[in-house]
Amino acid sequence: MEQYLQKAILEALTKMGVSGDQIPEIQIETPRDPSHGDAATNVAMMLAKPLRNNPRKIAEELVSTLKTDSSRIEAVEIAGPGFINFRYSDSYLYNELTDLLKEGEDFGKSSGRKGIKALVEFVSANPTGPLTVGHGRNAVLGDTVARLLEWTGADVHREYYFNNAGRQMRVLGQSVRARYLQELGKDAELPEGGYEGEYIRDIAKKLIDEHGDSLLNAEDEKVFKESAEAAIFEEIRKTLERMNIRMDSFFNEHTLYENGSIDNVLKVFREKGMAYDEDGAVWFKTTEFGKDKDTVLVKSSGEPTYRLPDIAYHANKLERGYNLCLDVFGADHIDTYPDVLNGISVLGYDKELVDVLVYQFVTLVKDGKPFKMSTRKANFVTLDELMDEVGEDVTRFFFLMRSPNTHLEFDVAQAREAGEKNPVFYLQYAHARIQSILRKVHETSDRSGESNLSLLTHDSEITLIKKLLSFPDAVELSATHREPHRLITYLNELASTFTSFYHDCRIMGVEEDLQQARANLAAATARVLKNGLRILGITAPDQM
RNA sequence: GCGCCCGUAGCUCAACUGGAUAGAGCAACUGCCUUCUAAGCAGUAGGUUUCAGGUUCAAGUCCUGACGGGCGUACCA
Repeated sequence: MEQYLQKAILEALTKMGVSGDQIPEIQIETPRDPSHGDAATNVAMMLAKPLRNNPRKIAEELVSTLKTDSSRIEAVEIAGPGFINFRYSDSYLYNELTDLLKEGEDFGKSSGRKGIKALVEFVSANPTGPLTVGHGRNAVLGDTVARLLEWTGADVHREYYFNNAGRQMRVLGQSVRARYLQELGKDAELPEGGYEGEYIRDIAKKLIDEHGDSLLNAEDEKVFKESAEAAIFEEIRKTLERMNIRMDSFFNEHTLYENGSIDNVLKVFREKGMAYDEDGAVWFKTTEFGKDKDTVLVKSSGEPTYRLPDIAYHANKLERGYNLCLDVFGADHIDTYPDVLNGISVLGYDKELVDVLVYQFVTLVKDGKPFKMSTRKANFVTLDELMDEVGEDVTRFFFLMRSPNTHLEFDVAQAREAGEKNPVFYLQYAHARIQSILRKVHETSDRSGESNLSLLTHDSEITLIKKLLSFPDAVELSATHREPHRLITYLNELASTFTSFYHDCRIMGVEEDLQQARANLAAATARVLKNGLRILGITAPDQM
């Protein structure tokens, strides 16, 4: 429809003798106030200046030369300072609704991103402990944006990047060893900055079950580290699974050392004069890109900083043929992003192919006051604990309902009591309610499928149809901005529009043809709710 | 100090990236269950969009400055 209108307007403008370079981009938008029509354009106002004419005058001329098909557009009006409003004809709505019902579980899918091979990298928490509420936002955002990209035609790969070689992991192994020794009655203390969580003790106990005290004389923390990593990753995988998230691959940073990618980055950087040695360290000339200081790539100890593998990793992704690399990370990592982009462009890759979704922090509110979480200090709420309290659907919904760009206040107490009056239930309830009605309709009537949709003439019915038809737009908008909360806003509006219809128009007990038409309208609503919830990774129960 | 993000109803947040009268949900108040799920609906109240300038037909949205908050600003990840 949008394209149809753009084309019609363009033709009319040309006919009016407006030259091509004067014609602005023709914007079609949905007015906030439905009484203004179903679509509107502001071209007349945009043209006011170049044509040196009153916008309303331009609008009048445009409307009189504009040609539209009456089976699609019923009325064209001029309003306000020079808006041109279009009202869809009912026959157009009925045709579209018929298509919606036909498309069923595919309604809302589009092919705009066909040809895009996307790699979405998210979670990427090192295996030092269970996933916490802090990781939850990352995980759910990443997965949902991946789903949005899939729905709009992209081919999506989900990847979890981790590093099991750093200092963190060494301390983890030492912590497990300390607990192992303690469990066997030996004198041992956690290392400086060791992990204090109870799960460390569990891993140590498991080691005793499997190996008895045979590890007492283990040379280093290696065996402890490895078993801790395996155990923790197993837990992480289960947690993700529970949240409806399945990774396609786990990428170990170590690979980049083994296959020479790291060395290659340094080599190319040196060749291009973008890296140099000083004070025993290797530096990246980030000042060339406008930063205050150059950045260390390899410490004087010989150990790389995390920026070096980050650059190599992104080059690796592009090397694998992805033409969209989407990173999901918290605002605290924002500063590394330019370094990575500059790094890969030094290597000759197109940095436009890398995109980033930054989300603001989750402020955990416990006992009415915010508190800092720390995996190391065992001062955290795990995602599993959260899901035990409020359920998987509520957990996903909660992380998605706010713009990624704003701080998310997570009140644990409130989440606990969320139960009945949680916003996610509003959507699920609407769906369940429709299913219940449809079950009853089927019991009392043999008729199914075909119906005369043109019997749907009540204001509430027309409003609902229009809302349903804008679902693909909501998906697309959500996908382009990488902002799932836009879809949630849409679904809330849809559910609300439906309940108004539900109160205004009875489905059962009216004349049979009308009953059938309304049943189909309700079925279409259930369909859209279900499709939307599927994108969010939330269930759409048939009963509640 | 410098960089990034934010500041909207009592609270938590929207506002289709510059459009028409700034909207929802909680919380408060008033109605509505002998008929399809009241986990609901209809309504009332609540605002100088932190402040001051600027840009233009039009600013919550863009630019400048101030104030307030968050996060960075490591040879930590």
